[in-house]
Amino acid sequence: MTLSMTMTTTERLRSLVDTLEASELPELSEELVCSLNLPAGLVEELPIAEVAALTGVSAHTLRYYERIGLVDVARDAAGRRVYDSQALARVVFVTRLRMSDMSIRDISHYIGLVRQGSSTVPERLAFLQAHREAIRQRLRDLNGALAVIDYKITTYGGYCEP
Amino acid sequence: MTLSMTMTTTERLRSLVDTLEASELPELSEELVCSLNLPAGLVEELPIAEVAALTGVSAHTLRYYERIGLVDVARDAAGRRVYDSQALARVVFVTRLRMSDMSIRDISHYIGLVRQGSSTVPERLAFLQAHREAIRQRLRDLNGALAVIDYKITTYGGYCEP
DNA sequence: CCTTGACTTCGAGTGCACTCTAAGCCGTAG
DNA sequence: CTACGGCTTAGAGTGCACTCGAAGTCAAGG
Repeated sequence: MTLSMTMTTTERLRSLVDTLEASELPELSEELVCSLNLPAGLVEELPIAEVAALTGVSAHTLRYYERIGLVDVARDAAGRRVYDSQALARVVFVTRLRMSDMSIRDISHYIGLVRQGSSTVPERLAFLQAHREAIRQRLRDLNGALAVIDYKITTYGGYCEP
Repeated sequence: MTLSMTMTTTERLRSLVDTLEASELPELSEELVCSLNLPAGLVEELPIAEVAALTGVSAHTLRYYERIGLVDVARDAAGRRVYDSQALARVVFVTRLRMSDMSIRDISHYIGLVRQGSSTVPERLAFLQAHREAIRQRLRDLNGALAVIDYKITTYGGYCEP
């Protein structure tokens, strides 16, 4: 598997997942997940445009995420945003949570726990586990909808009303 | 598997899917899908409150769906809505499409095709097939997000920032 | 007869997650 | 020097999918 430098992290995740079994719990090596989070060779400071290109999140949305407190971003001498590897990792993690339908409100809550330090680790863990269950329920629902649509396609050919 | 009369169709679908293999294409018998669409014994006319209870869609939302043209509903002598089995089936189908993240705009388009009659069958079929692909992509993305979150849970225990 | 409660309509309001605008600053290429 | 493109800010605007409110109608129960 090659994870090109020109892909967004979402595309990288897709190409990664495409190579895995369709089981609900694909195994990811630490190496793979790390390469997903922080593409090798891009560990230094990045301007907003590069973060946007890398993550597939628009510059507008990146500023929005910072404004509502999801990411802390430093500035250069001219006042422009400079994303270090930690900020980039945060953006990627937030997009991963968004992709799994976690609301901005819940992500803010989680980030708030992170800010409070390691005393909140148990709560964070419980939070992620609860979200994991929500994802699994969503997967079941989606599979059900897919089955019904597949059934409609194969049996009715789109003909039978409704 | 028992599909109780007191469950919403979404709950019915879930209990149905829970009994199936976790493969992406569970097989559904015609009998099962039909029982899902139209619970036996409820083939006659229903007031809005019963449709709401049966489908899990609020009366407000049912009126909204009618207003934007997703469902046609007859009235009784007093002007109250009367859902026949066809209207109920339409509501259920719409909720199924909504559950699979199809936008209201796209559902309206599909219903528009249905209204135009059988000449649009090929287009409807293509539409459903395209949507099927969107669902499958969504399933892959969701699985990827699940994998990353699982990885975070098991490896970092919620501790490692971010 | 009168009240109750479920229904009706129309239009306005809500919450979410962006998404864009406008006005202005800064560093480099020509 | 100047024009340009990309960045900055605060705040307003957008689109979606509901969701609710207000005012009124109607049938059944006490």
